[in-house]
Order: sequence, then C-alpha cells, then structure tokens
Amino acid sequence: MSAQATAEALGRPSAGEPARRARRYDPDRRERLIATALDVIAEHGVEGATHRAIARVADVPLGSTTYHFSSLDELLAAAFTVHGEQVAGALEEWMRAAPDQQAALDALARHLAEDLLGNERTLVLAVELYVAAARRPALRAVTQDWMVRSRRALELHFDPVTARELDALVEGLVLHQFLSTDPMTPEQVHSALLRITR
Amino acid sequence: MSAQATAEALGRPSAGEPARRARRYDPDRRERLIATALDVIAEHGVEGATHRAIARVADVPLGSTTYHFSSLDELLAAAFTVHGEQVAGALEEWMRAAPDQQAALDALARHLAEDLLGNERTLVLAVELYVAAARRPALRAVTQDWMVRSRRALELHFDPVTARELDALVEGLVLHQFLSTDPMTPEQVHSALLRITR
DNA sequence: CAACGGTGTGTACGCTCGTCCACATGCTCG
DNA sequence: CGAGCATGTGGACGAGCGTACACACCGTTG
Repeated sequence: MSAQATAEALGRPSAGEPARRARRYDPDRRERLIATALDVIAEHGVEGATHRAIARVADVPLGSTTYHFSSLDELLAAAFTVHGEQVAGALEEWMRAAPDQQAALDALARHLAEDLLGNERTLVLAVELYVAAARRPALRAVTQDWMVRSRRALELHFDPVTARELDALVEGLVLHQFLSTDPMTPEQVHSALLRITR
Repeated sequence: MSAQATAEALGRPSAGEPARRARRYDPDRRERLIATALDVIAEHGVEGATHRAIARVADVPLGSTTYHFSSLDELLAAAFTVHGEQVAGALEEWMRAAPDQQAALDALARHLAEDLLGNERTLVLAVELYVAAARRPALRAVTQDWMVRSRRALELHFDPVTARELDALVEGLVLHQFLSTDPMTPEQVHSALLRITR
C-alpha cells in the first residue's frame, strides 16, 4: 500500500509488517477536527459523531482525537461553540446593519430564510444542538450563550418582550421547517414575524 | 434468593444452579413495555432507551422486548404513537370545548401551560421526539401524524395560515421552555399567542 | 550533543449494545 | 388426552464504542 511505500521511501526497514504511517506535520489539526466534527454531525447526527467516525473523515488516527480533546463531549462542545458563534455573528451583522425596526424585521426574515431555513447543514446542526444540549451539561452552556447572544442582537431593535417572542418563534419555525414535509414559504415566514411585532 | 425458592415451590429440582425464574402470566406485557419505554425516554432520553434499560424497569427478561417488538425502533415508534395520541387528543378536547375563537385561544394557552410547559415529562418527551424523528424514518411518520392532528384541531377555530403560525410558535415555546434557564411566564405565553391571532 | 516535551501513530481493554437462539411452560382445540 | 403454538426466560454472539497507553518522531533548550 502507499503507507508501506512511504515508509520505505523514508528509509524504514521494509522487512517487518508494521508499515507504520509516516509522521505528518499538521499544525492545525485541532481546528480541522472541529470542522470535521461539524460535518459528521450534520450528516449522521450527534449519535453518529463518534471518535472513530470523525477520525476517519478527518484522516487522522483514532488516538489523535483523544490527544487533542480530553473527551468526546469536549470535542462536541468545541464544535458547537464554533458553529454557534458563526450563526450568532451573522445575526448580529444583520441587526447592526439595519437602520430601523422595519429594516430589522426584513433582515431577520432574510437571515432565517438564507442562513437557517434555506441551508440544510445549518438547520440540521441547530436541531442537533437543541437535542444534545438536553442531556449533556457541557452543551447546555453553549446553547445558553447562543440564545443570549441572539436575543441581545434582536434587542438592538425590539423591546425585550418582543425580542423573546421573536426568538421563540424563530426556534419554532426552524424546528417546523426541519420536521415538516410541507414547509412554509419565505413569505409566510415574513408574515408570521410581522404579526409578532405589531 | 426468592427466585430459587419459587422454583423449589414449583417442584423444580433444586440441585442444579440454574434457578430459572418461574414463568409469569402477564397478558398485557406489550402495553406495559410501551408505557415503560416512555418512562425511560423521559428520564434518560432516547439515547438511554435501550432494550436492557426498558426490560430492567419493566421487570421482564431482555428477550421479552425483542419478542414483542421486532426491533428497538418499532418499540420506540409504538411508544411515541401512544404518547402523541394522548397529547393530540387533549388538544382536540380543548378545541372542541371552546365556543369561539377567544375561548379557543385561552384554551390553547392553558393547554400549553398545563399539558406541555408545566409538565416536565410531556415536555421532555416532545423534544425527544423532535430529535429522534430527525434520524429515524419510523418516527418521522409519527411526528407528521401528530403535527397534522394538532393543526386540524387548531383549524376548528383559526384559518389555516394562522393555525400554522400558532403551531410553529407552540413548538418554539416548548423548545424554549425546555432549553432556557429563565422560562416565560404563562402570561407572556398568552400574550405571544394573542399577538399571532390579531 | 543530550535530555525533554509536544505531537503523531497504532493498538489493546473492558464495556454496552441490538439481535438471535434454544429451551420451558401452559393454554387451546382437535 | 396430546399436539401445536403463543408466550416467557436466560444466555450467547459479534460489533462498535470511549478511553488509555506504549512507542515513534522531531524541534527546542540547556
């Protein structure tokens, strides 16, 4: 195999069977493992996100995953933290760019349609986090941070009560879109948001 | 142990070690397994709902679970079907009893507060189903049925568009309540529902 | 140059899991 | 009464899992 060939090229004795893979220089393997974990979760769910599955996709040995993260929960928490920051950051940008409440509502509708509902990967990751956070304390904090950040962003343009209701409706729409075979159109979504803010 | 004593009382030879437990007459074991499965899911999540855990709590041998249900997914589907029918039935009752739209809204708020948000078990089971349905085809259909039945009940008093938005908001509120450390009060919930229907 | 520590690599251990199977029991119906 | 069958019971099997560990490599530091 190529691993054997590489070993020979590096001058290792080819007599033995070991065929140990050549050591790689891989400075940001940790970050790559986080990104790969998100890919695996999106495709197979948290349930399918095992050390072995992540290591296989990232093309690293199994032991490497436990070297960089002291446990699987820690790896998952790191992954969801990165993802949550990306999504929350996007919402904050939308809200900061909106000049008034009317524009903020349009921006929220677009954020929903484009970043959440329209993107299979983001949608799946959100729901997977919802579920995983229910049982894993390490993920509760990640979810809390995400929720707080989202609400803060909404409060740039809406009073706290309305922001909270919008937040809940958004979560419901995400879940609805995910589960339903007959999802709502962007127009319906926009209309629902409008009703909350009137 | 008592199993041994029972075996001897039944005239089995006590020389051997086997100590096989006496056969029990248990006509509705299948239904009891379903109920037990819901208990286990509520306490340990779908992830913790294994054949062995359910059998232990129901006090039946491991093999009994695979005798009554050809697979674990089938058992979970049966359990969530029963649960979904109970909750959907409760909503239908509320809606049928409401004389007008105003009363229907109050009833929905009470249904939410009492049956869903105020009941830890029901809340957990709903979210667990959301999550499990994402990856298990056998549960998708169960979720669909539940959603359709809920929407039909709401359409007794609200137009289809509003019913749909209410449905999504309810799902969001359930999830919100489940994840948040600082949940909404019944008054806030009622107010949010009112905004949708205006 | 030698010791050392950070990183990469392969493998072993103990455990739980879903599923399957062999056998025991007792009701039903001829 | 006796054969057949639904149900009850215990145990086995192979697979996948998280984690731990021994060893290999290599830049740094004294």
